[in-house]
This record gives sequence, structure tokens and C-alpha cells, in this order.
Amino acid sequence: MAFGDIDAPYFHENGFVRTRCRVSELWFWTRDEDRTTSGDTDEDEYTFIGAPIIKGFDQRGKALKDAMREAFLEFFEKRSHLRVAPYPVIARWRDDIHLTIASIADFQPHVTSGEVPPPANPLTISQPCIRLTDVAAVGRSGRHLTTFEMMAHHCFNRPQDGDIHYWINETIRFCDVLFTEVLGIDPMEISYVENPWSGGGNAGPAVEVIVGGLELATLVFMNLKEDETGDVEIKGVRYSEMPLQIIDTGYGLERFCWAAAGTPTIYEAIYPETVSWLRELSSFDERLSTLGDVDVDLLLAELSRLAGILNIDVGTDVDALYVRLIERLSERNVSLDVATLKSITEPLSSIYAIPDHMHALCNMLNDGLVPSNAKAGYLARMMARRACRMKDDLGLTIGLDEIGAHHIDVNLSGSIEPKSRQNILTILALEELRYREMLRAGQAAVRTAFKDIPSDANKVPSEILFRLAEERGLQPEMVVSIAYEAGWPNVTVPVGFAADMAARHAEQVRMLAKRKGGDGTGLGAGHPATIRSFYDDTAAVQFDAKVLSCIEGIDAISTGSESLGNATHAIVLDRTLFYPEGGGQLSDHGILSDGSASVRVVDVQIDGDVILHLTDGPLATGSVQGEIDWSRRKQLMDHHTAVHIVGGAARQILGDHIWQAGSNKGARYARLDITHHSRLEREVLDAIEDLANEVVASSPTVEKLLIPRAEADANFGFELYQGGPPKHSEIRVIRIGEFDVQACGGTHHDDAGMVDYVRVIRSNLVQDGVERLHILAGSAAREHAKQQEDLLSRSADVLGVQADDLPATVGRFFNEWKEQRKRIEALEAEIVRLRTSGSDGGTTEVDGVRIVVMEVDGGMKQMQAMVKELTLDPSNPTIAVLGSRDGGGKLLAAVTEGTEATNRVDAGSLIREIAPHISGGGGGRPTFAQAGGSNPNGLDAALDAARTILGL
RNA sequence: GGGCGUGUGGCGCAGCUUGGAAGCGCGCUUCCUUGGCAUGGAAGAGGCCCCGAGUUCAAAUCUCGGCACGUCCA
Repeated sequence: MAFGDIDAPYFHENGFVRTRCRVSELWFWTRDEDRTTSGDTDEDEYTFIGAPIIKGFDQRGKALKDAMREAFLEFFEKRSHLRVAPYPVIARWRDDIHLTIASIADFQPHVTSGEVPPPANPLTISQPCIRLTDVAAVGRSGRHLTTFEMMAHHCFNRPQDGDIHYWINETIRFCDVLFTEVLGIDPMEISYVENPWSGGGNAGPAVEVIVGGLELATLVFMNLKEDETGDVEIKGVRYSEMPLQIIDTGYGLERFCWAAAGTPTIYEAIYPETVSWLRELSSFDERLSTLGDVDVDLLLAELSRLAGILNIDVGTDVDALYVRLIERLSERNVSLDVATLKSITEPLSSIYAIPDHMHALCNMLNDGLVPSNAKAGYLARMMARRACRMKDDLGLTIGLDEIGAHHIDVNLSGSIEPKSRQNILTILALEELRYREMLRAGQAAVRTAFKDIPSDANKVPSEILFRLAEERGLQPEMVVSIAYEAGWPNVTVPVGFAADMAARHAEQVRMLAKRKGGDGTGLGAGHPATIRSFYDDTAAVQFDAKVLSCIEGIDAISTGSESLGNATHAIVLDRTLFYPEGGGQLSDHGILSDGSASVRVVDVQIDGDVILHLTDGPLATGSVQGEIDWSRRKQLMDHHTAVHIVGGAARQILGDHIWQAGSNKGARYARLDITHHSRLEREVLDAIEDLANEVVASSPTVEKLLIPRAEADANFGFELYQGGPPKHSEIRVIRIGEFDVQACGGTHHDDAGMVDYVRVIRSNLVQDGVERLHILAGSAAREHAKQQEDLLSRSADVLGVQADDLPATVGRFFNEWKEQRKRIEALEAEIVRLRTSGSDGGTTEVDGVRIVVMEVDGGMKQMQAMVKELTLDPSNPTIAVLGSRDGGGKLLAAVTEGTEATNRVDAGSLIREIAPHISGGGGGRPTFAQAGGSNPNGLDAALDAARTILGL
């Protein structure tokens, strides 16, 4: 048998035949001897539209999903599977993906790698998932969703240990019995298509289960892993058998519901109230009736039967697709033109996609995701913006938050707490505001960008569209509609533009990937794991150890930000009290000494399990005594414990959407990044700070527990992993009274009271949706208070006032400064008027043109004011040349524009001729030029030269 | 995590490419037109061109750093 072939006894016992699909050429098992296609091809239309193939489920919407889910889970519970509660849709336990994309994702990588036992074995679960890869097809294809529940049963076998529960045959039996006996599916309609699965370094045989043209389930038997020396080869990659062999099944809850409802699209099966609500709000049916004799239900049913024909990917020729669709519809006595068909499908696809997008969005927000312009939060923002746009396209006037309220009450009732509901609606309203603001700013951006494009143009340079999309978030379609309003009625999006834009992004990603280099020092290789004594006694300062090796030439290593100067050696010990940089906490410093030599530890890093002490000198192998810098360690612990407390306080005050997005704990200061949707006012920071200090004052015990991963998950939930995905099977848990629990590898006080005092100095926005709190604790906080006071008193001394009066006094000085500056300008203008009104000074008149050549006081700014006074009046044509000794010498020449004066002299060439006298250069326009120099004593000569040129 | 962009009177924005007089629209003040209002006309007030360095004779404009904001990609 070749890899991927499935030859289960169950098939033979139940009258199946193995047939090769004439379209896809895949092998499949069926009870129907006449079948020639697998069921999942272009030629297999849906057979269940209007004729449900799953029997006994009369509900619709949420009730239908609830009943279907329960039927599934109960089926497997009865067959010795344990029901496991679903995981969040935000995959915080992983650092390779943002969203939970499948039920197996719950158990990757820790369980599937074999490191941590599964929560139950075998188990069954219905896991809400979000996949955004096909987001463009949602609403159009009739079956695509961004969010769905993957019902599954999973089984983890260890054949080497003789621990096998069941494998392929039982899995197929479960599926077939479920389908035929529980769901009432006609046995002749089911086909099992052999289609081996590989991805992410694993592979295994698999079957897709197709019923009525619809893929209802995929059963994967993951038993291979990538291995250069393996004996199985698939598509040129070699694999070997894994010790842990996993049954990974996926049953699409929503597809079951669709097959049970037989509605034209999947959306009507799972979001029926929302679809009809939106149809009503957008007056869809009224609009339809103006089109004449179109049987919409028939049309929809036909569209859906042509399964997925409206899939629209990047670069798809949409118009050709419509033409093809119309041909196929006319074969079924539905005749339409493209425009009519579009006027139905375009709004309809929005009506279908909105509940799907809201469902994904509400689930993400309910899990505490904050919309942002970066990382996972961006995915939420993208969904919100898509929903806003579709809402606008439909002409709906209600707010996104109102749609959200409807969605939560109708489609998510009971699964979202009232407090969370309110929080979600607040965020939705905020996101819509931001969307509107983007559109508003976009209008000005489009007008500016289109400035040089003739109003009758029908093409826009691609560069302009690229820039507007990337810098302003304006999709080309939006640009065109804004341009239409703003006076460019004929512009269109170039054909294939979307594909160009995708290619451009792909290129950027490729360039980026090229620049990334490898890292990892590898210095620790060949050494045993260092024993970490720093967890045993937090008050210990000295320790005895053995030097295992002393490595020279360590330029490769990257040191921490508070490292003391350059290290020359890396010393490996058998055990250590020195904490290496990790988990955001910087390393300890201190001294290592044997009888003869003593070296400073300037930084400590970790490589794998080996701790590297970076020192300013060598040590011989053998016994050594170490001593850590206790004041630094104490400060690091102050900061680390304080960061946990502040994080807990922020969560308590702001809400459950507060997650740690990163942190940094040094001796000088600590930082904590938290997810939050708005900027934090000083009052909020004060409230957090006050609560944190209350906790410190109550002096709770800081418990440090070392417990297995599975137990930690069960006892504390995912809030445990604030600091990032855990990497070990055993987890160190830091618990501060009843106040805060986190998985953490850092050093902490035994008693939170030792932190003494916490200050939240300020916050700044590190990215949209993430606030960075700057925190000081212990003596760093007291030191900061002293410095602030010093700053205040020194500032107050300068002005000779009390510190309390500083704001008022500074305000007064600033205002007076502004007033006086204006006054000076006015006076300077007045001086010029006085000096030039008479015939004294440098004023002469030649043939109706006033010529002023004089030396003045003041800098370029003041001279400009003077010359403005002289040359701006067209009724008094003037040539002015002013000079000043200010800053090395300045010269300025100007003539009254549009008058006889302009013809007499070119200010630019005049200034260039006279500037050398003050050892300078300059230039300008024919009517206005200025120059500066470095020889003020040459000013007289310069002005004389000007007089000569002007013929005086 | 990375890329791109923005910050200019109270508000909304030009100017930055190529350094050389701080601009526009709305709003505001006063006056004119009117029985009054809408409107129309005239005059005027209001700017640390985000902050800090640098280059330059000269920086809103160029370079670097900081702060604030926007946007796209992963």
C-alpha cells in the first residue's frame, strides 16, 4: 500500500467500494457503486439546498448550533471521550500564530510534541476558530466563514509504550455511525476521499468526508514527522514515524447546521435573524421588487448550488466570473444581465458577511483583544473596518455598536458576560469613530494627491493609489468614490491593481526576510545545565561553586542594556546565584573569586540551560566563591514584584482586556506594556498607583509554586501566561496573595511589602492599543521623587518664586514674552516708517522710484519686517537695500513687485555682487534676495557697492 | 516585529520635491449693505510652522534624535 491509502476493515464489512474520481483522480470509498466523482469537485453540486440531508434538526441559528454541538459531543462522550471546554480564540499560549485556527491548535506545540500530557485522552471538544485567509470570499461564496466551530475528537497514542486507544478503523466507524444513525444521513450519499495531509513538519494519511457535495469533516492520522534519515518519502521530503501518533479530526459545526437546514446559503442557517434584520434595514427586498420578475429564493438557491462559484481571490477576473454565472443561470431558466445580478449579489454579500464578521470580532474582543495598528490587534481592526464599509455600502445608518449589540443578544446570548458586552460595544463604537476619521482625513488626502490630475481623466497613476492605500488606509475603490465626489467623475481602478498591490507587498516581505540573520551564541554547548540556586533563598548573597570552564573571545554575545562595560570572558559554573537576563528582568552583577584572583561579573546571559557569567577577566577551573551585588538584586526584585502588582491593579481598575504585552525590569527603572484601547489619563494612573500601594501596604505573601503545565492550565487558566507562551512542561507560578497570579521565571521578594513603595511615573503609547507604564519601586522611586523635587526647586529659584507658583508664573512669562515680541515687531516697523518718511537716512528718489540704502539694527527677521514695510505698497515703487552687522553681517535687497522698480534691478544678482564685501554669500528671487557673511566690518563697503550699482 | 506617512493661527488644510517675505477655506472682531435675518462687501486680530540637536550666510522646508498621531504588512 502506498502512503495515504486507507484500507479500513470497516469499509469492507459495510459494503463500500474503492473508486477513483474521474475529475480529481483521488481514490474514495462509497456505498454507491455507480458514483464516478468523489463528491468534492466542480461537477458535484450541493444536493441539500431545500432538501436537508441531516434529519431531525428543525431549529435555526444559535439554537440549531447548540443542538448540533450537543449531539456531537454527547455522541463521543458516550464512547468514552472526555468533553473538554473550548480554548480562547486568541492563541496566547503560542507565539507562532495569533488566532486559534483549529481544535488541534489548542494542544500545539506542548501536547503534540509529547512534552505535556493532554487534558484527557481521548477527548472531544467544539473549538471556536477564526481564519482570515479567505476573508474576501465571505458572503460571496455562500459557504465561506471567517469564524466557525471545529467539532473534534482527538486521541494521542504512544505505540512504543503500548499505549494505543484507537486508530483509523475506529475513527471511520465513529464518523459513519454518527452520520447514519444519529444524524440520519443517507448512507449512499457519504464518500470518504483519501487525501493525505502534510504541513508544519508533520504528515499522515487522511480522509475527507463528503456528503451531498459538501465536505463535512476531515479525519487526519498524524504519525509522521520530517526526518532526513526517515524511510517514508512524500513529495520529495523524507519522514519517519513519531513516538506520539495523533488523531486530529475536524467536523464543521456550521456546515452540519447548513446541511440540516437546507437554506440557500450557510449564513441563513446560522444567522437567520441577523440576515433578515439587515435585509429589512437596508430595504433590500424593496429594492429587489423594482427589478421586476426575479424569484430571489430561486436565484439564491441556484447560486448556492453552483457551489463557491463566486469565490473571489486576489487577481480574479470578476466580470468574467459574472458572465459565466449568468450563462449557467440561464440554463436553469433564470435570465438576468450582469448589472442586475450584481445589484442583487453585491448588497447580499454584505448582508451575509456582516454577521460573520461581527461574530469573529465579538469573539476576539470577548477574549480581551484590543484593536490596534499592529500585531493581533490589527486583525480585529481590519474586521471592524470591513464591517463598517459593508454597512456603509448597504446604506445603513445604525452604528457598528448597535449591530454588535444585536449580534451579541441574538447570536451569542449566554456566552458573553454583561460587563464584557459593554466593553465590546464601547470598543466597536470607538473603532467606527476611527474609521470615520480615516475617511474624513482621506478626502483631503485624495484632493491633494489628485491636484495635478485633470478632472476629466479616467486613469490615476498606480503610485498614487499605492501610496493612499499604504499611508492612509484608503482602498482603491474608496479612493475612486471619494474622487467621484470631489470632481474626478471618470477615474477607475486599473484592471489587476489588487494583484499588483499584493505582489508589491510580497516583494516587501521577501526583502525583509532576506535581511534577517541567524542568532544564538552556542557558547553554552557541551556543558551540563547550570543549577539555579537563585530560586532557593531570595535573601542569599554568597555561594560556593565550581568553575567548569572559562571561555575567551566572546564578541558574539549580546549583552543586556545595563551591562557594566565590556566583558572579556564567559564563565560557566556548576551552580549559581546569579540571575541571567530573562523574562524582561535584567541580570545580576557581582564578583567571582577564587583564592588568587577576583573578577567582576558585568552581565549574565543564558544559552539553553547553561548560564554564562560575563566577566572582565579569566578564572581557573576549580572552586570559586561568588557574591552578587545585593543592592542591585534588591532593586530588581522591587521592580519585578512591583510590575506584577501594577499589572494586577491595572486589570482590576481597567477591566479584563488588560494583558501584559511585554515588560522590562532593570535597576534604574521598570516598564510594563499593557493592552488598552484608549490613552491613560493621569487620574487613571494615580488610581492604579494607589491600588498598587494598597496591595504593597497589606504585605501579602509572594508564593512561588512549581507545577506541571496541565495542572497550571486547569487551576489558573490562560491569565497565567501574561508574560508570553510557556516553554517548559513544569511551570513556575508567582502568586501574590489573592491579587495576581502569573507564570514567571524571575526573582521575587517573599513578601510584597518589601517593595515598600511604587510609583507609576507616566505612560506612553508604544503602539495603538498598547500603553507602556513607566514604573519605579523601592529606593529607585524615592530617588526619583528627590530628583523631581530638585528640578522644581531649581526652576522656582530661577524665577524667584515658590514651587507652587511655578505653573502660573511660567504661564505669565510665556504670555508676556509673546506680547513683547509682537510689540517689538510693531516698533521696528514704526522705526522704518520714521527713518524712510523723510529725505534723510538713505532715501533717494530717481525717476519715480524710491531707492533706500541704509544700515539698520537687528537680525534677518527684523530686516524682513522693515523691507516689507518699504516694498509692499505698489503705489510707491521702491528699491530697498538694507544691511546689518548682526551675526557676521546681513544684507537684504528687495523691490516692489509689479512696478517700474522691478525693471531697474535684479535683487538676486545685486546681492550676489555685494555679498563678498562681508565675506559671505546669498541669493534669492529677482524681487527679493538676502545674504549673510562673516565680516561685519565690510558692511559699509557692501552698501557703497550697492549705491554704485544703483547709480547713486 | 517591520515598512510608509503626518504634526503649520480656534478648526480643516496648502506650502516641503528644488532652503530665501507665514498662506488658503471656515470661524472670530469691527465697519458697510438691511426694517430684521440669510447673504453680500470692506478692514482687522490671531502662528515657539510639535520639541531638541546638526548642516547652511539663511531651515516650516534638508539630516539625525525625541514626542504625539495615522496607516499598511507579517
